Amino acid sequence: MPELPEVETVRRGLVPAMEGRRILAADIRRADLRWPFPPRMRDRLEGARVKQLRRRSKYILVDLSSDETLLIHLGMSGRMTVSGQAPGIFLRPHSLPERHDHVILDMEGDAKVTFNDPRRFGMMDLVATAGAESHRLLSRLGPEPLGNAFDAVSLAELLRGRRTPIKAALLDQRLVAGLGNIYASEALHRAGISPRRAAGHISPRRLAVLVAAIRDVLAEAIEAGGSSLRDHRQATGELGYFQHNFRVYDRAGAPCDTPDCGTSIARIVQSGRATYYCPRCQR
DNA sequence: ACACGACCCTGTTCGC
DNA sequence: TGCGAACAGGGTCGTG
Repeated sequence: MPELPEVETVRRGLVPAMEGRRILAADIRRADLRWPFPPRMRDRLEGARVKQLRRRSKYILVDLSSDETLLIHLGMSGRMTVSGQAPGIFLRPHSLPERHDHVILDMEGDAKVTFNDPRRFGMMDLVATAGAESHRLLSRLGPEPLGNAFDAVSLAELLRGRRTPIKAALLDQRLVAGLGNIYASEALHRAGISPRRAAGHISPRRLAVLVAAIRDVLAEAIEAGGSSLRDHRQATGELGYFQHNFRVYDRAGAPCDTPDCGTSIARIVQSGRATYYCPRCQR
């Protein structure tokens, strides 16, 4: 499900219920998701106070007073939602655990945080906060696309000589961290670049446009609470609404919205994943 | 180093 | 209507 905007939306929604509060109880309802949970996860969570919620790429990092960090990835179908009470927001009331509720955190202040993930491609791990960035899943990630380290010059350096299509390159988390299948297609349409173009054959000028397009589309999507297709919910349970602003994703056969274009949006498959683009606007 | 396919798992949608 | 195939926003790993 969740690309950077959805994960950031979830992180923001969890802040009122979690930051500054202790985890009173951790109900670990199975032994693994994609990978086994870390040893004694329940004991290591219970009693710890949440200091801060951070995000890196599509990962949520929960820094604890125990100097450990709970690392969370939502995979394709993961949700984290809050029930009960938290200051300033309306939440659904507590209910009995439902199918695929794998981890439930009882927070100080009568909020519960539930991790639900039908496909179980998500993950959770506990690591020392001091070394969290060097976790094997984080250490090779490229720059944050909304941060200062992401720019056209360094992107050009990474793409130089690459013959893979630019769409596939944008999904490579070592080049830029946090884009997924939706926003890769959307950013390329905004930049007027064909998803089929060889990554190493894009001019510096056009790469600058692409960098700006990536930043814009991600920022707008965060503002809209992410995109809700099937699984995504904000932590409050609300839907995101950026899917109404898609220009190409899942719009095969519909007319391109670019003024005076109207060309039928195409769907192709690259590296086994659907890509949507306008054959006229994107070259 | 790079590029591609298989795989992990369940739920929903599509085509016959 | 029923049923199997295809597909879905994630990432890792092994192969060539």
